[in-house]
Amino acid sequence: MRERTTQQLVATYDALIAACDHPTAEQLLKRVRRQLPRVSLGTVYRNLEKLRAQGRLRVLHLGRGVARYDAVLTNHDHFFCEGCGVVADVEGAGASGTFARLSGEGYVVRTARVSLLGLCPSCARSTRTSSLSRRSNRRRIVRERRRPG
Amino acid sequence: MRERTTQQLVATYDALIAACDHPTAEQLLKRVRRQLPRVSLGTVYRNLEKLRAQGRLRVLHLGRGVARYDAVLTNHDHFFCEGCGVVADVEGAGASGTFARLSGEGYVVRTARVSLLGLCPSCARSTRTSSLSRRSNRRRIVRERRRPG
DNA sequence: ATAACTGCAAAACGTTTGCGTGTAT
DNA sequence: ATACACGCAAACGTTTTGCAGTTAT
Repeated sequence: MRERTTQQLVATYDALIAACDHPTAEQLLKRVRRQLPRVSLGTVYRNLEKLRAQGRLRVLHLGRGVARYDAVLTNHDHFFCEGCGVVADVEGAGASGTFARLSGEGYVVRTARVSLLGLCPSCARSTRTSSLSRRSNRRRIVRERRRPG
Repeated sequence: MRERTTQQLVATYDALIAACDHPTAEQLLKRVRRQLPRVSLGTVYRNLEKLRAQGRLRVLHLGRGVARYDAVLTNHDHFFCEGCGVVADVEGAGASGTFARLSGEGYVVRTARVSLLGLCPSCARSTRTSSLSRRSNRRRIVRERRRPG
């Protein structure tokens, strides 16, 4: 066997699909518990990670806060309100004119942040030859080297 | 009195200015301790927050990892290597052509993320009338509302 | 003199994980 | 039948905080 379709997995994914507020893991827990009252937070995290690995959701790390989850996979960016934590979808945030448009709609954009993630030349090189691409392995390496001397 | 220039604050800022690797708080602790061996991690965090409030540094939250600190305030973006954790400066990441340029330099860009942060219309409205703009207040409100029912 | 700051240690926070039990296949 | 997933609770890593003592003004 490999990869079961459990009630908890289905309920978590359904809750995320139904959500329009980019919920946190704990918000999802509350919603899943309406159907399955005994679900634990650990299970929600495990299933969210499973869905992420399957490419069925995106994890949003916006600022220092909690992770937010999004099952809408079409290309879009996000606006995070530092006041109340609301997350709004934004189309084409990289394009010029977005700032003006949001301002016209009442938003106050304090920072527009572009974060590029991937592999630096050195790591890209070793990926080709070694086991760096295996996920568990990669994570270990991140842990080891993330904070050198 | 208000806002003292302590050895710990100066040493922390100096260490960050001297750094070219976008260090974490713990990396900064190690470097500050070369001069002041008894400095604690709590003090480093407190002083980093003080410097941030003064606008003398930027905090980088790149993915799920630790916060990285940057005293270079000129407009630039960052590339975060998911392999080794290296952070590289990138000029004009929002502009077209950046992706191709980085690829030519050996980088593998897996995700380009634009995060907009600020205030949503509702919070922007209440800022004008209430005490939301007072920092301690704002943080409390974020805590309260970040994860609604 | 005194308010701001420190070191220390404990708490807080979001997230992960070990273990024994349960369940989908 | 059995491997996968669960609930629970403890552990984890990063950051914050309470407190009693110290230091810059």
